[in-house]
Amino acid sequence: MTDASWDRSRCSVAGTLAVVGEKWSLLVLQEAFLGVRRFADFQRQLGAPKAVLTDRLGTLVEQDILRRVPYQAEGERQRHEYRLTTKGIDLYPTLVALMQWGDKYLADDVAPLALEHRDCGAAVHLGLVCADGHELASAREVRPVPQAAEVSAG
Amino acid sequence: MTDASWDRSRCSVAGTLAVVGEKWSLLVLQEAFLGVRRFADFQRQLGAPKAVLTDRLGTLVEQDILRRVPYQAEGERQRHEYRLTTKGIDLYPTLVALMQWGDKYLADDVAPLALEHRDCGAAVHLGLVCADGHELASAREVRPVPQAAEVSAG
DNA sequence: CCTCCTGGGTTCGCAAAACGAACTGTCCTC
DNA sequence: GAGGACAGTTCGTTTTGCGAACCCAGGAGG
Repeated sequence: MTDASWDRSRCSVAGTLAVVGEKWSLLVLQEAFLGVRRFADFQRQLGAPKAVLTDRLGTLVEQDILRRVPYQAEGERQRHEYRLTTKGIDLYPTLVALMQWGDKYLADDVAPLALEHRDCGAAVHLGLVCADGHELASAREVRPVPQAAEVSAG
Repeated sequence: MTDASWDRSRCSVAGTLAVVGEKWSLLVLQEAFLGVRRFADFQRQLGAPKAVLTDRLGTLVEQDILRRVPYQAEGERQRHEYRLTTKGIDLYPTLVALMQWGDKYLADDVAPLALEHRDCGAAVHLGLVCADGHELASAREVRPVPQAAEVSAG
């Protein structure tokens, strides 16, 4: 009856959420995108318990989403900071998607944060685009097509 | 030093995660997008504890992301099913974003689920587009611009 | 009528996370 | 060598998630 019959065990959404779906993970990443790099700054901005933050940063580093980079500011001792890897940067659309939904349905007045194209200054948004270049107006224009898992003859 | 100085209390990402960021919420929605409508089917597909599922469906209905719709199959008593509202459908990009990241970094061989444009059959993906029509290759081309909160004279 | 079955839950006891406050250790400045 | 970030760790409490068991309504079957 429904199109719901495919192998969920390999589901990418579930997989991604297993990596970044814990509390604070995505918020940590958002801060990273906004330029936050140091433990204390994450802690201040988010107000998350330190123990949780330690854990989240740890798994993000483990997952190669953040990198721990040593650095030394002048006249200060060596510290390390957390920086996005390419794998981490590729999570940007997820954050933008969450942001746009919030802007549309939760914002009181105006969106608290705008995104603009660095080159041309125009507003940036996230959209569904097909390979022929059409931008789709809604999820209703998308057809999900389950792919067969690679069926290797055991 | 960083561009991290703006009012986080109204942050749309945090707001959205407060609504759909609990465990299972986004997975429930994914199932909904795949056509699942009934409690038992959600439960079977996800394997989530019933109590949690009851709670998640409840909040999603409360938040007007799902609607509880009564219906009656022939020869059966009246039941109700859960259907996406427009507000719920607008969360689709979030799921696609998670899916694409998982497809890229977690999939063993091929993505388990492909998306195609219902009209032209071409593959659909999620991309950052600016108002001038450029598609951006990376988050690095985006500049976040904090908007002042509406400062109404008390 | 009584019983079984299914769908859609609720209740309950246990386990895992999250929380916040306090404590640790290191290096730097004063 | 006192004080102060910074970057955590430890610990006791609260919240959340989990799974199994139980409950209720409405057919179907006998």
